[in-house]
Amino acid sequence: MAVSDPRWRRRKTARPSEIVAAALEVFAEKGYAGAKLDDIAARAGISKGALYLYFETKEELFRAVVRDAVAPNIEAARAMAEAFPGSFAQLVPLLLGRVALVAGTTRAPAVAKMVIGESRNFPDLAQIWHDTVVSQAIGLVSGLVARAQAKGEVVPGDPRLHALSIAGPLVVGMLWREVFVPVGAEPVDLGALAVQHARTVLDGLLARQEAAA
Amino acid sequence: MAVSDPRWRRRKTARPSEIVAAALEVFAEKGYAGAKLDDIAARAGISKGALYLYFETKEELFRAVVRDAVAPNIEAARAMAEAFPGSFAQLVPLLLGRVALVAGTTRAPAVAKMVIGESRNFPDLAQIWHDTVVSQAIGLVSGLVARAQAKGEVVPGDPRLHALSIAGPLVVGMLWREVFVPVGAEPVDLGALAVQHARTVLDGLLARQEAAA
Amino acid sequence: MAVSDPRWRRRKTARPSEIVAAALEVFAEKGYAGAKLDDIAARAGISKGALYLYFETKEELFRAVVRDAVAPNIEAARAMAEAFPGSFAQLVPLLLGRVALVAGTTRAPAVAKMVIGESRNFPDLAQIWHDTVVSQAIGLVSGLVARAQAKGEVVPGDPRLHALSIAGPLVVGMLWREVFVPVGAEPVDLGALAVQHARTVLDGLLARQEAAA
Amino acid sequence: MAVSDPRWRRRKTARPSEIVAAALEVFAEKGYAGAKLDDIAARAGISKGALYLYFETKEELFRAVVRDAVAPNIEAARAMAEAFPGSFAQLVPLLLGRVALVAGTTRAPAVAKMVIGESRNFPDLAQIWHDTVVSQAIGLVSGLVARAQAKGEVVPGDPRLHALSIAGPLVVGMLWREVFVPVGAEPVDLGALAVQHARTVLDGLLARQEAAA
DNA sequence: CATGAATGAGACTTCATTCAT
DNA sequence: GATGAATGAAGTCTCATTCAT
Repeated sequence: MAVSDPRWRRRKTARPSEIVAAALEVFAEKGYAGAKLDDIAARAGISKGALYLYFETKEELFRAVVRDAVAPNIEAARAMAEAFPGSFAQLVPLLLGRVALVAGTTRAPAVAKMVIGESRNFPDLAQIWHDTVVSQAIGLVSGLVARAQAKGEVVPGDPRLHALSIAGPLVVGMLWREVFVPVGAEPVDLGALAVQHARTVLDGLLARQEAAA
Repeated sequence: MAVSDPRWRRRKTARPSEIVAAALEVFAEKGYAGAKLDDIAARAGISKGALYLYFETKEELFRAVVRDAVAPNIEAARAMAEAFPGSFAQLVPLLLGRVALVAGTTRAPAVAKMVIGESRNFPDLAQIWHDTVVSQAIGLVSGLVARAQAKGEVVPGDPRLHALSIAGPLVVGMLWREVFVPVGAEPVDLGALAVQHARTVLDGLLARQEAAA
Repeated sequence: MAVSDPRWRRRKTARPSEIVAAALEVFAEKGYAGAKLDDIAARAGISKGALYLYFETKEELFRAVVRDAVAPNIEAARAMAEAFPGSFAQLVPLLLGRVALVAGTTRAPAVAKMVIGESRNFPDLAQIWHDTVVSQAIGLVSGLVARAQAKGEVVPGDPRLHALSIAGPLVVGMLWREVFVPVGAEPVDLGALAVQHARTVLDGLLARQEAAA
Repeated sequence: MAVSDPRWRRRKTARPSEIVAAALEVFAEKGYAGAKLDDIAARAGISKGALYLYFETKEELFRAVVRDAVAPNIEAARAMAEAFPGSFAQLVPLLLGRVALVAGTTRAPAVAKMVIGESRNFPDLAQIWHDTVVSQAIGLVSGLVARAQAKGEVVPGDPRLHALSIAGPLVVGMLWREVFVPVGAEPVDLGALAVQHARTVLDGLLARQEAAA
């Protein structure tokens, strides 16, 4: 019962996350229906039956995969945005850069693709993503926009649509990577996109102080 | 494309547009795997067996659905863009408006969702969409951008990334409609988005002649 | 579409009862859990999948088997008893003889065995049997007893318990056949049992008019 | 049967009566196939693996359950009957009363139900029950009948069928309790049934000395 | 052309049994 | 002795596809 047993005692604790990781791979590759539990089990290095020690059904496993991909980065982004001392014009490139980074280093885009594809079959997952990811992100950005508008930093207009103007291109870039690059499309440099689009959209959004000059 | 095939052809060309329409509904609603041929047949008002008079397999039917949604609008847009006499600044709002219109009145967004979700299972469909829809669209816009840059109308920068800056927000708006509105999210007014984003992105993209004034 | 097509047009109508008959055999032989749908399908001469054209689940098929065994004979017995012009003493041997006959020529005892064995897993089937078979039968007999008691034909006592005295031995004889004869037990002649028990129990039940003589 | 096995035996003999008790509960409730070893282990307060220290297989455990329910009461009844000094007419009510008592206070009826339901899957258990319970009981009673017939106490007739006349109603009462009362049927008072049926059947069986009077 | 009953491969899921700890 | 995580065979059920009518 020694906790520090070097050899795992049937690594009960590590398993679920290993399984979720394996499942993410297979789901991302084959879609929900196309993913066979055999494949997932094999990739996780366990038997098919063992999956059921940790997840009641395939659906439950899918939900776990999607949910586990949700939590981390959003809150971090919000904290960063909220704590940021500089101006709107300084914050936007930072945020977009961070998104590009996350999109390039995590499987979040793959999960997004799955959520899009299975949104009708798993409406609650679409809801979860809406509530905890997309809506949060849009809300965060449109809140920043509204505040900047109040200070005269940003031109008038529906803040939510402005938020789409800001974030949309990167989202499309992510999906491009996930969907078209695997079939031979020219890759998109998300970092460069973040930089260039930040410049462009800010030029369009910022109130022209120089016009007064 | 030969119209004058001597023998009256029954497969894929003549009758089955209602089948494709019915299939589109079901595929969009349930995804590829979730769509039952029974449902499709029922919605098309024919027997399940009759489907096989027109389409060899479910896969073939799916391909037909995706392909049929591709052809029309892209070429129209290209023709319109090519024939347009005015400036880049005048063309962009027109194009975005047209995209918003098409997105609002056709099932193209639903098909896009399907392509995204099934891209790994049907790489050739992703390819087709890439080649005939997305790549064409991006190519069209980035070509316009490059030409405008050559004329000094548009600021420097990678034209392809500029094209994403221009088109991305509307794509995201489309997907939003398809994915999140059905689960209760606030709808997006694509028309308003087109107008506002066109103004914003053009402000960011256009070279500032007025600054020189 | 000719209705009188000599060769069945995929004998849609005959199938269900054939399947139920096959299923009865297998269920009676193996019990509910032990019966494999493959076996049932094979014995019915169809494929496993075809079962599902007629019965939604294995459970549904089991219910059909049990239900189909219920309907016929009870009502016939009741009608016969109700229409019988003679005395209680004449009716009882007739009824017991009929029960012995039915038990010897139908699969009712097998179904009874199944209902007993699966009563906890399928309480509603036990209920159905109670309501439509056992309770009816007991009610029928105890009603006759009560009427005969009112006429002074039968000695006092709880009519329901008297009904058990009358019917119990034959039920046990049926179960004996079903359970113990297959493992080598001495068979029971149900006809002889009916005759002898009728005489015995009537001697015990009938009020002794002759004693007064 | 050698009691003096030198090596201390752990299997089946020593410890596991609580296991058998727990298993009896679960088997009676769910049937053989429906009973999960997990449930049995849980109810016995041990781990699933520990079951295998005492019973080689589920089947073995089931056999143990059935066998353990067999031994006790039969031999007691036989001894009682054999030692009984009084007449047949005095013995029958005593025996039936005892059966009613045992049926009301032990799980024997539940085991009987299991044996009936699983007789085809476990013919040897049916055999065991036949040999050690039912056949013994019937043999005991029919022996008493035959002896009483020889003494002129009892009317002629097949002693085995007479035995069914005597014992059948109580058996049916037991099964009624097990099968139909749980689904809401009117309970049967086994004690009252024993008393009333004893009177009835004896009146039918006893030779009428008084008729001669 | 059209129907729809039939097929059968294959998926998810369960659970008795094993075995490293 | 005891545990409980792991296994894998087997069963129910689904559904794309076929084919007799």
